[in-house]
Amino acid sequence: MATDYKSTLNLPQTDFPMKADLVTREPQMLARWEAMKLYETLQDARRDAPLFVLHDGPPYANGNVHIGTALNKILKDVVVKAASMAGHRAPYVPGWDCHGLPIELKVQKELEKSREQLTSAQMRDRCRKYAEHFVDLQRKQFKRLGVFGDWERPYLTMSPDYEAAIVATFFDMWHQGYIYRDTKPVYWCVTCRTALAAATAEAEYADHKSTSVYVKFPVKSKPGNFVIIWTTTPWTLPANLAIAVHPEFDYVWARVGNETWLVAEALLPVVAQKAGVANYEVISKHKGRELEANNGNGVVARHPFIERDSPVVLATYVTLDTGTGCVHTAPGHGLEDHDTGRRYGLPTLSPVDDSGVLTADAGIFANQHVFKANRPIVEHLKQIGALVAEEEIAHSYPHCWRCKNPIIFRATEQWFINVDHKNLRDKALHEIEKVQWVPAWGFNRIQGMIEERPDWCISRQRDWGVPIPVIKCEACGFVFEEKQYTDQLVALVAREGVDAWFKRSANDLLAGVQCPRCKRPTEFHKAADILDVWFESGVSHRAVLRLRPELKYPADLYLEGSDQHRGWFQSALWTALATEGHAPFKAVVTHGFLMDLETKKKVSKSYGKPQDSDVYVNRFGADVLRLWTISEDYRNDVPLSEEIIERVAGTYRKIRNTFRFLLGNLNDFDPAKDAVPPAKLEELDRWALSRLQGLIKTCHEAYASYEFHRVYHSVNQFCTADLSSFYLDILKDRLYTLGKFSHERRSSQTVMHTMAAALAKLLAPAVPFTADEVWQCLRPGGGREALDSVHLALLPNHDDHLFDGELEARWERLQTLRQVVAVELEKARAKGTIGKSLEASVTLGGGDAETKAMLKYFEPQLPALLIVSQVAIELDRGESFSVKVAPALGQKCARCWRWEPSVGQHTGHPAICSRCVSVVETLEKLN
RNA sequence: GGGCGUGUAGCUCAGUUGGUUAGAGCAGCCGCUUGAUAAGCGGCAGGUCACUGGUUCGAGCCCAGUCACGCCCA
Repeated sequence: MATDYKSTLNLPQTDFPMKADLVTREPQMLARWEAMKLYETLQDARRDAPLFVLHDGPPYANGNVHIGTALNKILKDVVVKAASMAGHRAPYVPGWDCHGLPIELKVQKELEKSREQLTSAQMRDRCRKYAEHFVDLQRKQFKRLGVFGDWERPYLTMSPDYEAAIVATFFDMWHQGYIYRDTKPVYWCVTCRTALAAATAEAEYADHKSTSVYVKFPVKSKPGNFVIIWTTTPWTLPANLAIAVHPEFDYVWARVGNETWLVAEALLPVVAQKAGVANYEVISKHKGRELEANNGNGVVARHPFIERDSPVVLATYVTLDTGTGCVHTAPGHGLEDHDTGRRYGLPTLSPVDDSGVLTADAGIFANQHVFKANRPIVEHLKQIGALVAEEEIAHSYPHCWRCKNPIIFRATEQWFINVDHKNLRDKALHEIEKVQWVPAWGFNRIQGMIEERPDWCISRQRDWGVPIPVIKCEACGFVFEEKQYTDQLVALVAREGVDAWFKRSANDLLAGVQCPRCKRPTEFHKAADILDVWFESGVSHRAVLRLRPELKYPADLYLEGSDQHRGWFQSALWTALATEGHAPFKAVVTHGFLMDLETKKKVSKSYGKPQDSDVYVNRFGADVLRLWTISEDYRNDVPLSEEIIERVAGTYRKIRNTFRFLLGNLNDFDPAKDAVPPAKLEELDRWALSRLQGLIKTCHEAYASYEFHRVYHSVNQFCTADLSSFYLDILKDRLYTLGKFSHERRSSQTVMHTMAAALAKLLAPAVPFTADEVWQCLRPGGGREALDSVHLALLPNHDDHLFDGELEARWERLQTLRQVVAVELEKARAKGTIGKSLEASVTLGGGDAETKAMLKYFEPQLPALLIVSQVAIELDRGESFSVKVAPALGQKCARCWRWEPSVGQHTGHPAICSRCVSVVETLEKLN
C-alpha cells in the first residue's frame, strides 16, 4: 500500500473523448438537436428579444453544395448564431433559386437522351421536379454543416407565393413607368437562342481567334477618296450604318498610290504597313470633329457593298490602341454603337435571326450563318477592291457561360428596366451611402457599378421561369396594364403559381374580361418571354422579408461573395428602390473566393481539388471545416489546401484537449456548492480570470465586426499560451496532489469551470457541435445555466471587476522570468544535469530594482510557478541578473514527484514528502 | 483594356497616427516527460515585409510605377 500513492491523487477523469470522431459524432448531435427542436426552441426563447435578420441569398438548386457555397453558408450561420447569443432573436430562413437556364438545359439534355417530346408545361414540370430534388439534397448538406434555420419552411423562388411577389413587383414597376420594351443589342447566344444578361455572369470571356479586316469605305461623290475602318467582326459589316471618329483626335487624308485615305494620324504608319504600302504622303490634317457628316464640310461615306450611306459620326470611346481610329459602327451589334446610332437618329439594323443566320437585309449574304459568313464577306471585299488588309488576331471574346460557344451582339425586342426613370440611379447612389459595407471598399465598388450600368434587360426567351405577365388584345392591340387586370393576374399566380400562365390560354387567364377598347369577343395574346432570374431573386425582399411574419424589412444584413455587388445586391437594390423607396439591407458583408493555394489560382475542377462540401465534411467533420472558415480573413480571397485544413485540424485538437483537461479536472466539482467567491481566489486564478475577460472582450468585438478570424486566433492563443503552457501546466501540481477539498484546488476549479463554460459559449457560433458536446459534459448547475444546449445560452460578458491590469502586468514580468529560466533549464537538460524541470533547483540572483522587487513578491510561489523543486533567491548579487540551475535537493517524492529534503523523514510514509504525508493522512482518517 | 481589391516567415494571422534588433500560434528541427498520453512541456531555427523607384532624419506602413492573383466589366 505504501507504493500505491497514485490512487491518492486527484487525476483528471472525464467521458469527454480525446478523439473527436466528428464524422460519426456530429450526426448524433444533429439528431439530438432535431429531437429537441432546437431552432424552434431558440426562436421561442428569444421571442421578445430585439430582432436581427440576416437575409439569405438563394443558392441555385443544382448539384451538390460546393465548398465555396459551404463557406458562404457557414459565415452566415456564424453571424446568426453569434447574433442569437448576443441576445437577439435571429431567425434564419434559407432559400433557393429554382428557375433558370441551367436546370432547363440539364432537363433538356435528359430529354434528348430519352428522346421524349414534351409540351412546355410538361417541360416545366420536369424542371420543377429537378429543382425539388436538389433543394432536398442541398438542404441535407447544409444541415450537416450545423447551420441552424427554418429548414422545413425555406423560401423557393418557384413557390406560388414567391412567384406572385415577382409578378406583383413587375406590375408595380410597370405601372410606375420603369419598364419599357425596346430594340436593343443584347448578348445573344445563337446556340441557346437566347439573350444573355450582360450584367451577370452569363457571358464569359475567353481567348478567341478572329479575322480582322481593314476596309475601304468610298467617300460619297469624291471618287478615289476612302475612309479606312477596322473590324474584328466582318459579319457585322452588312449592318454598318456609320463610321465613328473621336472629336479630339487628329485625322489625316493621305495619298496612297492614286487614292486618298482617311485614318487617324497616329495610326497611319501602322495601317500603311498592314496594307503593304511603302510610300504615302499626308495631304491634310483635321480634328475628328471637323469630319462629322452633318457638319458643313463633313464626310459621308458609302457602304462598300450595299447601296447605303455611312456617315462619319463622333464618339469618345474611339481609341488609338488598334485599328484606324475610324470605327465601324453597327447600332444593331454593339451597345456603344447603339448609343451613337441613337444620338444620330440611325435605325437599329440587325439582320440576324435567332439562330444566327443573316436575313434578307444582309443582301447577298442572306441565309449564311454569322460565324461562317466572315470568309465570304472578306472574299467579296477583296473582289470589289475594298479590302486593305486582313489578319488573324487572338483576343478576348465573350462566350456563352452555358454552352461555351462564342456569342454575338444582336438587336432584339426585349424588356428593360430604365434605371434612370424617376432619378432611380441617383436615388441608388444616395441610398448606398447609408448602407454599411463590409469591407468598406464594397461601397466604391458598387458605386462605380451603379454609375456605369446600362438599363437592365429583364427578358429571356425560355420556358423555365416566371413569365413577363403581359397580355394584349389580338384584335386591337390593347394592353391590359390597368391595376384591375394585373391584380387579377397576381391573385391567380398566388393561387396556382405561374404554371397557370403556361397551362391556360390568355383569355382564360383574364377570365370574364372583355377587351375594353374593341369590346369584341376576341383572342387575347400573352407575352412569350420570361423574366431574368436575377429579377426573381432580387425581389426576395418582397417575397420573403415582407411576407414572413417572423422577418422584417429591411434586413439587417445581406452576406454574399463580392461578385454580388453586380448581381443580387443590385437586383435587390433596384427593385426595392422602385417599389419600397429604400434599400432592402442595412449592411452588406462580402467575402472573397476560394483559391487553390498550390496554383495560386481559383479553385476549379481542372486542378483536381475536390469541389463538394461533403468531401471535406466526411473527411474532417463539419466543425473542422467551420473552424477553417473562421480562421481565414474571408474579406480577401480564401486559400484552400490540404495543409491549411490539416493545420486547422491541429488547432481543433488543441482546443478540444484543453476542454478535455478542464472537464477532467472538474469531475468532482459542483459550482453551486464548491465555488470560491472571486475575492477569495488565489492570485494565479485571478490572473487567469482576468485574462479570460480580455478574451471575452476581443471575441465580442470580433463577432460584432464580423472579423471571425480574430476569434479563432485569440482563442487559439489563449488556449496555447495562457492556458496550456502556463496556467494549466502550473495548476497540475495543486489539482492532482493537494487535498480534494483544499482551498487552492477549489479556487482553481472555480476558475476552470468558468473558463470551460465561457470558452464553450464563445466558440459555439464557430464549432456548434463541439461546443454543445462540451456543454453536455460540463453540466453547468442551476439557474439559467441549466440549459439543454449551449446555443440557448448568451455569450459571456466582459466583467470589469474581474479584469485587473496591474495584476496582469505583474504576471507578465513573471512570465518573462519564466522564459529566462526555461533557457537555463534547457541548457542543464542538454548537459544531462536534469531531465524534467522538477529535478532542478534554481538560484536566482541580482537584477535591477524592479526585478528584485518582483522576485521578492513571488518568492514563496516561485517553485510552483517555475515548476521546479527549489528556488533560492540571492538579492545581493548586484545589478546583473543571473540564473543558476543545479540538481534538486533531497529526494523525489513518490507521490507528487517534487524533490524534497523531507522525503524519508516520516516513518509511516518514508517515500513521500511532508506535504503529501498530511494529505495522505487526512485521506486515511476519512476511510 | 477599364473599375474594385489583395500580396508580411512553409501555413494562418498581428503589426497602433511612418520611429529602436518586424511579432504570435501551427508546421520544421533538437530535447524532456509518460499523472491531458494518437496527449503535455521546453529550446532552436525560419522574413531583402511581391518588385522598382520616390518622399522623409527615418517606410512593412505614405506616393508613383511594375509584376502576380481574384472579383466585376469590356
